[in-house]
Amino acid sequence: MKTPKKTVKLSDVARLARVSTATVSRAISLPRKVKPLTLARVQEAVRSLGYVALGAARALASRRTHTIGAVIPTLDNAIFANTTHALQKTLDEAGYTLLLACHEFDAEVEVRVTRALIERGVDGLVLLGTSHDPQLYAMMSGRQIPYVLTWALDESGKHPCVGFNNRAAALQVANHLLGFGHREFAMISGVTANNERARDRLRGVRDALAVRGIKLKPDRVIEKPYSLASGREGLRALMLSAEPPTAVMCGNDVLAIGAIAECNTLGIRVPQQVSITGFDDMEIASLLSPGLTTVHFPTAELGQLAATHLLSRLAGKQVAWQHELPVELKVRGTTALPARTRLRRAQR
Amino acid sequence: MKTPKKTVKLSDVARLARVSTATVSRAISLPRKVKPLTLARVQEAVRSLGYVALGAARALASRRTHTIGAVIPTLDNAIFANTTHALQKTLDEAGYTLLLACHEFDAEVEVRVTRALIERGVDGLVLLGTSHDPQLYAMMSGRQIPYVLTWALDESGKHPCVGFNNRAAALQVANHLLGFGHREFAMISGVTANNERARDRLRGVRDALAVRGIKLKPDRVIEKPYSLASGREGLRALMLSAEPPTAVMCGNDVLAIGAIAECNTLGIRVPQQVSITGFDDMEIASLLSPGLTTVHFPTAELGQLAATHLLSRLAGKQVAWQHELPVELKVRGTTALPARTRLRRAQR
DNA sequence: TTGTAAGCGTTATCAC
DNA sequence: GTGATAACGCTTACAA
Repeated sequence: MKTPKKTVKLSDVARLARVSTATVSRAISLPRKVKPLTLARVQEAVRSLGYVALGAARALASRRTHTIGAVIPTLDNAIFANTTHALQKTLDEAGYTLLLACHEFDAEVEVRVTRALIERGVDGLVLLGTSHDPQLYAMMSGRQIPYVLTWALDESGKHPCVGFNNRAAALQVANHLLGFGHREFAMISGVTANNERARDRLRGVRDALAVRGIKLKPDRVIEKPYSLASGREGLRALMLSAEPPTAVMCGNDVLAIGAIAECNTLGIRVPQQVSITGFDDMEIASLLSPGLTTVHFPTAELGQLAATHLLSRLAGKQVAWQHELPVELKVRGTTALPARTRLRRAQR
Repeated sequence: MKTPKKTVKLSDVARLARVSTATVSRAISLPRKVKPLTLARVQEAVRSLGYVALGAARALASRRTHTIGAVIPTLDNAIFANTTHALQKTLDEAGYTLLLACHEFDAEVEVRVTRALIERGVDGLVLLGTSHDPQLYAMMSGRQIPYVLTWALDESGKHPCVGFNNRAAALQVANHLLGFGHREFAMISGVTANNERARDRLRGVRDALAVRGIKLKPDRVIEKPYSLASGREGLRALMLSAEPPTAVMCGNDVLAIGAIAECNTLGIRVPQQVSITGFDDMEIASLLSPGLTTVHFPTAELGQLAATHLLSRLAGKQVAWQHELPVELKVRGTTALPARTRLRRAQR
């Protein structure tokens, strides 16, 4: 058949079902508002014509797209992919679709892609982190778009958020290591610019050490993008320096794995010669480095909660403005003080 | 200010710039079609009013949403997250936005979410794999939506696709192992229902062995969902059986890592007692299992190519209907025959 | 319960 | 180059 068939529209269904377009519209979106008999007629017409509503027209008339936008740093990091997956799943179950954008840790890109999402007409937005260009907030409030910040907690109290206390998580790790007698610390941190998660983790470490009168010397803090290579390079620089640390804390699991891999390459034994710890803790990473102590973040729950938060607000319900999810320190194996250090201390 | 300010629209800009709405529209989408002077006036008006176009109205009038939908199994698997990331990035650079949906390896869900994407008005669709419900194709052709299948190659030749030859990849691994003298094979496969990637990998293994007159016995093929736990369970069942294999091929890298982890648990040495190989090969997995031989799939290139394929067609350009991306066997360490087997053979 | 009809904010086809 | 103005397909008061 070489029928030029134009796309079937609402009025076609209406004609076939012998009702008005209004009735068809109701039959589709508010089925309980039409008499069962006519409902059946409409549904039959829809089916036989293979009618599919045109989102654009629907959105224009109803001012709703049933679409939620998410702006995340990257999908290359499994941790964000995880959260995004849970987000998508929860939205789907509620009849919403996810519009996704990544900014690769670039603030300008973030503004641009967020604008694009807003132009596409998202009903709500999920942003990752709390540090954002003021323009972002201006755009969202200009269009009255509900949003929720995730992964971190907004200390200003101005923005709705559901996230983790990254600083507290860092305190936990540092205190754990302090408890084992470590005094020589180093940190391989993620890039802290525009990234309060990385900043808070570094801050938490500093604060915990400060209580014991310990300072993180500048050359003991290495700041690099999240990648295996960064972890390797960071560790190499630290351990080949004049005074290598006994404990290296890594900004996330990828950096930690990289650091461990480099230890293997250099012949440095973990944890006998140096303790490596990290954050974020994806199953695969911790499984493969059985001795790695990390802080586990419930990322799937985060995605789900972010979704329900927005959906609730869109439905006009009240929701908690700020929501903190608990994290968990996972101690695997030992993070004992290296032998050489124990020896040195005993000699004093 | 408690201005009730309604959203600024095109006509507001037109009034301020003292031109018609038509001119504003042109100034925005075809700047070169308007006189520089008026263009400047319009742009100034847009800026001062903070005007942002309404996607729904634009889409309704132009029949274009500048949106591409992607339907993938899951983001929990890093391999798909990777492809999706590249896809999103390439689309973004071309001014398109990604609408994302996951089906969790469930064919019914796939139909449902794809329909949702089509209703939202995607300009094109990226599907993963070649096995899909006929309804899917009907829906897409009904709306005349261009689409591209990815990851696998469509043998029927009916559908545009850009993907890998999974069967050939499996042939490579199997032949590699055969070359080392292995004869006792097993496979821990992903679920093959609605998944031609998993099927093709299994088929490739079977075909390679058949050439040497070797059959994969039913109890040597274990089919499980992709997960670390599956890899563990699969390996345990195989190695604790009466006749353990000398080579276990895993359907993807996650299964392979799980299998290796279980070997560690059971005290089985790799590759001295059993060779583990896999597919998909994410950097982190192979780094952590340095001896793991796998087939590497260029997944980021795949995402990028899928995007450009679609974008080209939307721009009316000709493109290759079927596009195969080369994969690469990554041999790390050795996959030698286990000592006990070498011994047994020598004794004959 | 159903029908009528007025928008929703852009784009595109014409004239000018 | 620019300006009227008619679509675009659906939702939603308001009426009946």
